[in-house]
Amino acid sequence: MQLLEHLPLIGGMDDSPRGRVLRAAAYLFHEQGYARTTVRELAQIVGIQSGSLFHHFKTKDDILCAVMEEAIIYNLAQMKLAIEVGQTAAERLKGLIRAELESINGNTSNAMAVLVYEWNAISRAQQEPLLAMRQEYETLWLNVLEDLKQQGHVHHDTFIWRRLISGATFGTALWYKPNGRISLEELTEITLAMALGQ
Amino acid sequence: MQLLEHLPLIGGMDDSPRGRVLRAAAYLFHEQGYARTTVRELAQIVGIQSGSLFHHFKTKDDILCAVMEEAIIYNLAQMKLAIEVGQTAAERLKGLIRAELESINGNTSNAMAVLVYEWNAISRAQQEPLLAMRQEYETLWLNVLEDLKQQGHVHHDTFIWRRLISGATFGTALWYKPNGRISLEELTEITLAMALGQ
Amino acid sequence: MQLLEHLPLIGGMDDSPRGRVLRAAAYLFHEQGYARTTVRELAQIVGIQSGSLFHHFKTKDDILCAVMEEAIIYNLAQMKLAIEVGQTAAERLKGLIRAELESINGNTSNAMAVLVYEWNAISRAQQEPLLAMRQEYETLWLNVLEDLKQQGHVHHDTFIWRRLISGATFGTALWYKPNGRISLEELTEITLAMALGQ
Amino acid sequence: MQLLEHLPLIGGMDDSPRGRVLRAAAYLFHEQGYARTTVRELAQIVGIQSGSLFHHFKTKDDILCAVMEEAIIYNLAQMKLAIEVGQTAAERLKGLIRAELESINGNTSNAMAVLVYEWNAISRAQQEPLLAMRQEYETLWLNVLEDLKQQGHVHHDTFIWRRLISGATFGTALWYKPNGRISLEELTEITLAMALGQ
DNA sequence: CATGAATGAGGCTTCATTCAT
DNA sequence: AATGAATGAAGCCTCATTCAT
Repeated sequence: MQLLEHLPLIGGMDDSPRGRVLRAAAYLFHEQGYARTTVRELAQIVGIQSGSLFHHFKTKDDILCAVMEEAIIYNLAQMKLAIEVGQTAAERLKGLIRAELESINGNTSNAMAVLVYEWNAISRAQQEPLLAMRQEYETLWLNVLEDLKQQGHVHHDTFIWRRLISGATFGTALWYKPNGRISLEELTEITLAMALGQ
Repeated sequence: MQLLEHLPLIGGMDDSPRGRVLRAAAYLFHEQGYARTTVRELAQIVGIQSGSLFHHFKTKDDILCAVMEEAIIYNLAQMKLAIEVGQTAAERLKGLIRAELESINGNTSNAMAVLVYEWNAISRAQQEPLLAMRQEYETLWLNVLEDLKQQGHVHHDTFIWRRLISGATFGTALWYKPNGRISLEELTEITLAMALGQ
Repeated sequence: MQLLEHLPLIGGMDDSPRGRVLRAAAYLFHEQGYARTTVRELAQIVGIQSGSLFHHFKTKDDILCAVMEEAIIYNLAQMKLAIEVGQTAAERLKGLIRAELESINGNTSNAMAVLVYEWNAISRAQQEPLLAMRQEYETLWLNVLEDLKQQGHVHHDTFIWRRLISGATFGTALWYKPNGRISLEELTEITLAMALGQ
Repeated sequence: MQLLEHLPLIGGMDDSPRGRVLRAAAYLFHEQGYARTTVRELAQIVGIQSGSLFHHFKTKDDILCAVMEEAIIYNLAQMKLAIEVGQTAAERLKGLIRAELESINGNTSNAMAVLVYEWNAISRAQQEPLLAMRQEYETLWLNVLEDLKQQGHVHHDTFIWRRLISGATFGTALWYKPNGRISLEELTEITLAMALGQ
């Protein structure tokens, strides 16, 4: 199956057997849902036998967790980078929006969608380490929004405001087409306008 | 199981056997996911045997579709009501936002979440009639946003703008607590501010 | 498969579906070992589909436990009966030996063999209730042997003596043929002689 | 894993790779059962990779057979030694009992238990050579018992009598603790008393 | 309409064995 | 000899659906 070749290489998902499994898993879990994807399908796309999957991961569940972990680790790194680069608070906000939109619609789109849609498929214990990273991730946003609020560019509760922006950006997964009518840069601009009340 | 008593009665989900199944299904499909919910669990909450479910619905799939249909029919009606009541475009927008937030966080919250999260679990053929209703639903929004754009209150592509607002409102399902720190009215106000660029 | 018809009906293993499963399980688990017996084989002998087994027992393990439980419950009852009937200590000893030999070589032979051979296949928690019954069972023996010791017919530590007798009787499972050269009555006599040092 | 160091070196099981595998196998097959022991576990205790086991033995089955063979060869030798040393029939009987108890509870205990418990796990063809040795082994016993019968110390069918004694000695595997309340010498005395009807 | 035992396809996982390195 | 990734058959178990009562 050559489909695997077209699946994006992201973050920690290199071309090792493990990485190939994760790429395929992100794709299938997003496309069909975790529960509706069989380990045999997954193995077939990777080009191995289903039993071989279990040399790399102990259970199907572990594969799901690994996908989510890769997604969040990679994107947290992107978020930090955006913060470092921006000179002003507004620039940093734009950087965060841009990075988040890219996470959601770029190479990590499958993994990010899995992270959101299949969140309830993993146990509380498995959620915990991911929640810790998410906490860090969200703190970056809140800090920037607080700065902007003090500068008079944001007028509402920053937690609520962030959640609304977050909904707007994550929602793009449901409709935005990377090669469609509007570029990711334009989408970033519009979202930034909404976030800054323009 | 007395849990069923606490599940909200909405729209077409009356206290008939069929309505009771749909209420329980909306709850379970949201809480656990469609695939992870067994018909036995569902039957148990309804208080019947699993075999009896199939006197009311031909397949488990049909139950899912019915839940989605109830959700969308009811909410389309709410949306139309909001439009009729509003005197100005801004009022109509607020009405739509308020109605959408209520759909997502009120009595129909389970069914709405199922509609979003389990969309891919139903076949293309089953999606079609729901898509038609959604089309109508979205047209209401676009008309209002077009009016606001002509009045100079919206400055961007209305389709994109609506999708961002939609993300923001639907995203509330993931964090908003009906009896929490902020009321639905306040949430409506803040969302409206974001939609109008304030 | 008509084999099932030839398997003995014992104690609680009536002709209900559950009883039929237990009879077949005792037979197969003894003949082939628990681990080497598949649920499909078992189902085939019972005359049902493998999935149907799990309406009667939650796991394959539970079937094993149930077989063991039936064996021990039934045989404890037999042992008590033997005690009640015997007038003298020597008669009671003979009754116990006879009952034990019948347990091991009669209708419950499969279940008894499973109890001994597959003991380690069940968890500590599953062993516990069975151990309690075994305790009661062994106390019956020790009481009789103590009586005999006081009467001067047994000259050694009764616990050790019982264990040696137990080995001798349980060991018959490996060689005694119910319809062979020597009857169960004769075997009882010889074993009694050994137990009384004659 | 240093556990291997504590496992007894017996008969042909020297410290060669082959011997190390057999020692570990006897231990694990006894402790967990043959079917429940994986080659991976076995390899881990030996300190090699599972694939490497198959340089020493063609199949897992072969390992089981080799364990059994070592046990029976070694113990046959012990039995012969006991016969040679004993001056009278009673002394020879005591020697046999002592040797058998040592086989069952001493260094070869694991292998002996495997021989008994896993007998049905090997094929008829694999049993055959072992049965021949067992035949020889049992003949030693029967000869001694015949002598004792002619001397008036045994009053029953010697085959049956031997089987009962065999049950008593092999049964010790289930309860006797080498460092417990009673020594192997004392156990030998009591068993001899039972065998001689005292 | 309701029941609930039975179905049987299909899911995840295990594991002895192989083989290129 | 040793490795360890890969195999693939086979195992246990689940569950939507059916149907005789």
